[in-house]
Amino acid sequence: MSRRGESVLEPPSGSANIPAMSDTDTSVTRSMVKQLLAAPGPCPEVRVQGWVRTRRDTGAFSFLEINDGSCLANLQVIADAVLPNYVMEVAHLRTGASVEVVGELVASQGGGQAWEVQAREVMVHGHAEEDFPLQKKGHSMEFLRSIAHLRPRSNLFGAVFRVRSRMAYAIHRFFQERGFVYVHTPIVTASDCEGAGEMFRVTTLDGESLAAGKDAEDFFGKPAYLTVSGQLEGETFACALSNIYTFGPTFRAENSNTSRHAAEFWMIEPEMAFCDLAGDMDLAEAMIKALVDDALEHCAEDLGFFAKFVDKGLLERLQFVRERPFARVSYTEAVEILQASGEAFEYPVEYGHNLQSEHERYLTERHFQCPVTVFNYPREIKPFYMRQNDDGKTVAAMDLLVPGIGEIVGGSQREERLDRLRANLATHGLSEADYWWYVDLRRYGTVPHAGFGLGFERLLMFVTGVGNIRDVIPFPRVPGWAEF
RNA sequence: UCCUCUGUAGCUCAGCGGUAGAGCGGGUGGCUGUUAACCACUAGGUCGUAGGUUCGAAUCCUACCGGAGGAGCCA
Repeated sequence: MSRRGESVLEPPSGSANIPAMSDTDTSVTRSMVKQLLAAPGPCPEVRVQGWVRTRRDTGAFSFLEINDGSCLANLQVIADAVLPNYVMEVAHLRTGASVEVVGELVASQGGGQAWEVQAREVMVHGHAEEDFPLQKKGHSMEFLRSIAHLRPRSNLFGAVFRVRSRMAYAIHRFFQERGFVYVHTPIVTASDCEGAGEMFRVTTLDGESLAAGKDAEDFFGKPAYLTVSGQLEGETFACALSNIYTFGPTFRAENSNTSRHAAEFWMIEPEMAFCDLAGDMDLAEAMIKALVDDALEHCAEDLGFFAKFVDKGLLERLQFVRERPFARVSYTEAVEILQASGEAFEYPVEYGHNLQSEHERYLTERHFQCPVTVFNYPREIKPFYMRQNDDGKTVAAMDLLVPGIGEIVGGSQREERLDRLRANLATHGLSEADYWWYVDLRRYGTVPHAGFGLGFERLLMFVTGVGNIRDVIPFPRVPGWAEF
């Protein structure tokens, strides 16, 4: 009989302090399903805690499939009819119930799984009422969205959110290993003209005072908003710590109703001092490759599930991205390629206009058939902070396009020359007084610097093949929907 | 915000002018090892809402509400 800490199974770090919850048997610590399924050999006593995915009865006993979120696969438990609570409890377990099982880990007699647990005790923590909405099959993504509090218990969403967690970790690892400093830029900002989109106002004023424009009486003494980008604040830290990155929530009040937009999303924004556009593009491409590589290595089971049920070509595409070089073309070249393509685009391709979704997709999916970085855009279609090139026509901007998603990274070298920045502010109709601290960076030891923004959810869509941003964020916020 | 499609049982959908259907899920019973188990029986719906056309509307028309896809904007 094994005792606490003597299991042949290595307990997960930290689990030794989790108290056993059984009334009658406290001699063995909890194992996660993932550990048990990878067990090197049988084990006389294990403890599992999780949720019932399905129950099948065969006369003398029941099969219970238990999932605890540690991995995609379930653990099969054999619950014999001689168990004291079999008739009253075990035989009535439905999908969704929470249980704790103590028993013996043995080689499975059936096919389909290497190991199973012969239960000595099945403790029911909570039955699932008979209207538990998750079934063993056949749910639409739309329905699952309406039960966002339960959907993490489905195979697909368990996999999505394990990958989300891993990718967040991989992003921090990527930057930390390269000496980047993680900066927490503010979520509430008083600069009302960051220029990246419509903003949510944050206020303590009542409706009347708000309508009367009594901004001076507001909490911050002037209008405040939720951030649409940490870039400007990020630049101040890059101009001190050299290489920094942010990773936090971002808010846009745009009335966007698409599968690629959310009102609240997470963004990663690195910023590098003493760096030009080429270095910026190098970093963006290295990051995408590193993240894809990490997912392939550490999320293989979950990616396999996506490849089977969500996106048949997923693994092929990810391996391609990991192994092949990315294409890189100037905006001018991209326009020429599109004009020479002979494609009948809905919107005409014309120098000086933004590339439309259909143009971006043609470049990455048809022409190059790999991720493409497009750089040096006409200055007229880009924001004030981007650095003007010597040709007088373009700015040092870049967009990284990937198949299936389109733009996943947008970045630029920043205008570090004081006179040019002032001129840009004027051209864009922005007041220098509102950006006094941003302009100051150019007065006190200015340096060439560059950075980009990566939409975390768009990265997840790319890595998982999931087609809607609402399905890669735990509780999506979109126009008209803030449930949960 | 615009365009298109869509809203029938808990879920996925069929029915498209003549008294509401299936599969799954739920309940009951059966089955010595199942794998979205299987077999039998059974409960369950004022057909998104409000008007209109008609002898008669889930079905046709209008408006509104919800959902999806595409576009714009972007990450």
